[in-house]
Amino acid sequence: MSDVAELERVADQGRAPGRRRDDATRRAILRAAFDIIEADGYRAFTIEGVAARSGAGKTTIYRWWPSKEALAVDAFMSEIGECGQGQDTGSVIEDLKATVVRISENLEGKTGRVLAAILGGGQNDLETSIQFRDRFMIPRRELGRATLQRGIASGELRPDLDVDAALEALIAPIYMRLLMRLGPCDAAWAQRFADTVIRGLVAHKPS
Amino acid sequence: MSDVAELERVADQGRAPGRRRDDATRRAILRAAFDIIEADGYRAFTIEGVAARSGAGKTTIYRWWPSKEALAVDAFMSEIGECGQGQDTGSVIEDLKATVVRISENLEGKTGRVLAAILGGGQNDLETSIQFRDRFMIPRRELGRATLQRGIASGELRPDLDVDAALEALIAPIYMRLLMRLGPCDAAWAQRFADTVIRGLVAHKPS
Amino acid sequence: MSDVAELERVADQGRAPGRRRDDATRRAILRAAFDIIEADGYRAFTIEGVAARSGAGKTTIYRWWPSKEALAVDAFMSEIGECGQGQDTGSVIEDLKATVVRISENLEGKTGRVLAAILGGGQNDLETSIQFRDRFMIPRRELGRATLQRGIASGELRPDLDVDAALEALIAPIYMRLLMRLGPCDAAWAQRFADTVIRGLVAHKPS
Amino acid sequence: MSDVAELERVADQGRAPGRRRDDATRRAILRAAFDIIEADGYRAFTIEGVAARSGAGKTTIYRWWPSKEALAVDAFMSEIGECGQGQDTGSVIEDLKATVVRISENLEGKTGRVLAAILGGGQNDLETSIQFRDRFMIPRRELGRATLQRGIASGELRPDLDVDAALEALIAPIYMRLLMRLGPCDAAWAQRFADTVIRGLVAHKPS
DNA sequence: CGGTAAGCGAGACGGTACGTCAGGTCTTGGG
DNA sequence: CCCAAGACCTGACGTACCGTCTCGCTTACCG
Repeated sequence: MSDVAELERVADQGRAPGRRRDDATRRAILRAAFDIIEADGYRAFTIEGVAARSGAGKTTIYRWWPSKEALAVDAFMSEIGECGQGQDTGSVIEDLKATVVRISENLEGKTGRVLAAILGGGQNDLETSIQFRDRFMIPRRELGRATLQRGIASGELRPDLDVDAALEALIAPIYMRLLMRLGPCDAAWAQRFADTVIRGLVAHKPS
Repeated sequence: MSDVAELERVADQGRAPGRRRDDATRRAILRAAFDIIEADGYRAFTIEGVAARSGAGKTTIYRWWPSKEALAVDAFMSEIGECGQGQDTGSVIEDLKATVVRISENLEGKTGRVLAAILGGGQNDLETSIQFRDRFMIPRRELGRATLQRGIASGELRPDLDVDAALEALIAPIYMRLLMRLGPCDAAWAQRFADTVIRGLVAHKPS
Repeated sequence: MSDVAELERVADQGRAPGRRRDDATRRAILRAAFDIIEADGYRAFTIEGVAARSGAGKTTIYRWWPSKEALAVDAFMSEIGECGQGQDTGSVIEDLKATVVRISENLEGKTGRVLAAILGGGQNDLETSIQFRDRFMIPRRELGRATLQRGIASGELRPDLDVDAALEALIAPIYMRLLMRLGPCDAAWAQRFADTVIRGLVAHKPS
Repeated sequence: MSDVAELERVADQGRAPGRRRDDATRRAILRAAFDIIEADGYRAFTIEGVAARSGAGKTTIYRWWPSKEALAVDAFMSEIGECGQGQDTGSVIEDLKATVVRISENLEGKTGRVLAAILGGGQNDLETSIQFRDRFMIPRRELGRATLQRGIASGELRPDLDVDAALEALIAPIYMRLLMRLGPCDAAWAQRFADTVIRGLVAHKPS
């Protein structure tokens, strides 16, 4: 064996033999899963259905995803992509509002419907619920943490602010609204809502 | 036919003939449903299981509940009872905090687990989700509305407060925390969280 | 409860409640099973196929038959009916030949093909093999026993004849011929074969 | 190129280039196949199982055997070896009995169990059934043909004996007994059975 | 010695059927 | 008309093997 080949082998750290995973299949499965949830709801989301629509065998799905909930999370994640970055427009308050609006708008339409389905379906399966929380919700929620801290530092926000509580107050209602169909998550509502939380409920005596 | 029976019939104003619904069976079914969800999770909650545990026939369950989601909601509602009343201690702010704490504490333990299950399972079934929202969530949320309005009137709260947005900000995070297992819904957290929302995020210039 | 009703209940020996087995379904299943084996061979004989062709649910099949082999045996038995009776034409030797011919002819055509399939398939499943032997083969073989004994009594057959060995010698080659496709089981062959066994192989000195 | 190599090449008639079949692998596969059938029955005999036990890849098995039935036949044949020769002790009748006994004894134990499995399994696959018949059964059966003809010539056997029918009568019951588990194929039974067939069923008038 | 042609292991893939579970409907007999 | 029991058809579950298909590697010949 040549030195080069040996080096490669070592670099690959002894790559497993056998045929490699077919990425086209992987994508077809994720896409089919997303489409089914989106079109017909979580109840209609079955492994058999995904197999049929994607043209994959059931075995292949079970080989790569431990449960249909796990597949749902992956399908969702692969469709929405990265969560972007917080902004810095100079005004922390405006940045917070923009973040709330952005998240809300992101969940209107297909994405939101699928998210609600997963959120709910996840109750069947602890592990998935956790994955979803860690891979989707928390990263998104954390977007705001830096902004909040910047606001505290700059004096725009209360110095004694409980950042975690604030994050929950800003984000949870968006998901809840979606889940419980309490109304649309449009920009108008998001603006109003964010404003209410940021300003607080109490009245301030005129200085 | 005996006179007594005849009298009853007349009193019922021509009540339908045939055997009347057996209330013991009804209660056995609801209890079995609640217990199964509580003990083994929503996934293990099946009509067959409920029939077996309660000693009822499947037919009987289907006769009275249109779907298993509907049964779940009924089982939950019959277990938790009424939602109580808002209080009036003089301080609107203290009243709001007390309400948030009370709701949170209410959802710790069994009740919370079942609620989370239903909340999730409801995504399978629009009708149930709506029922649950209307029979459970909204009544509980509305508890606070009067308090908020009292606060506006008294000047403790901002005169321009968006009451709906405020209600959502105060309640949604409780459910979300439960659903996403973000942490315990204990009194300490509820206090901190309610305080954050009520006071708002912004700093106020010293007057 | 009236005495009459009580009497009936006792007579029924506490018959199980609930819907009774649907005999039309039972027959449809057996017929479908037979037809599939006959038309496409044992390999094509699947529970799913039988369910589909008969219009029954798989569950129903599994409720009543422990394995597909058991179903095959039942299907076969229900199609061929009773095995008839031995004859008595005066000549024991003619009676024996007639029996061999009759069994052979019986196994030509559909029935034989299905039988061969079951005989073979039965190797997968001990219990079925036993059932088939006891319900089909042995009864048929025993048809000849009385004839043989009659022959011994009348002096037509050897007084020291081993009846069991004789029965096997007369019957086994029929099945083997079928199973191994050694040639047709027609009347001509059966005649020749029966004659050979009955007369034996050895030469007899002219008396 | 050396003359010797050239000679070999010519002898091989232009043997194909490339790596040659690995005989150790071939033997490992046959052995694994036999062992699995023997240990766990035909039902447990799967290509995947053979591959796993033998350490071979499935591809390799499919490259050399067209079906699992073909593999089973090969495995069986390679395990039992040649079928030996008929004997000539002077008495044709004793020779025939000896042959029946020998075949019977040969099929007791492992070998018989595997044979029964193949016999049965072969019903799935016409080709295999034929191969098995031609490679195993017929050669063994033909062992007796010469003996029978010798007997006819010597006058020990009937001059008008139907040799084919006699062969079937002598051999088929052995296999049938094995297949249908009608009883052991031991020497005692074989003796009794062979004797019955050879002497025939009919009584002979004292000369 | 270097190229080309197998053989070989591992293992992914699209399928078919398995045997089970639950869903929702029905039939039966009894209250 | 209610009820328990339980048979029934349907559809999805998750698993086992099927037979095919890459892969990367190992022989072995042949120019």
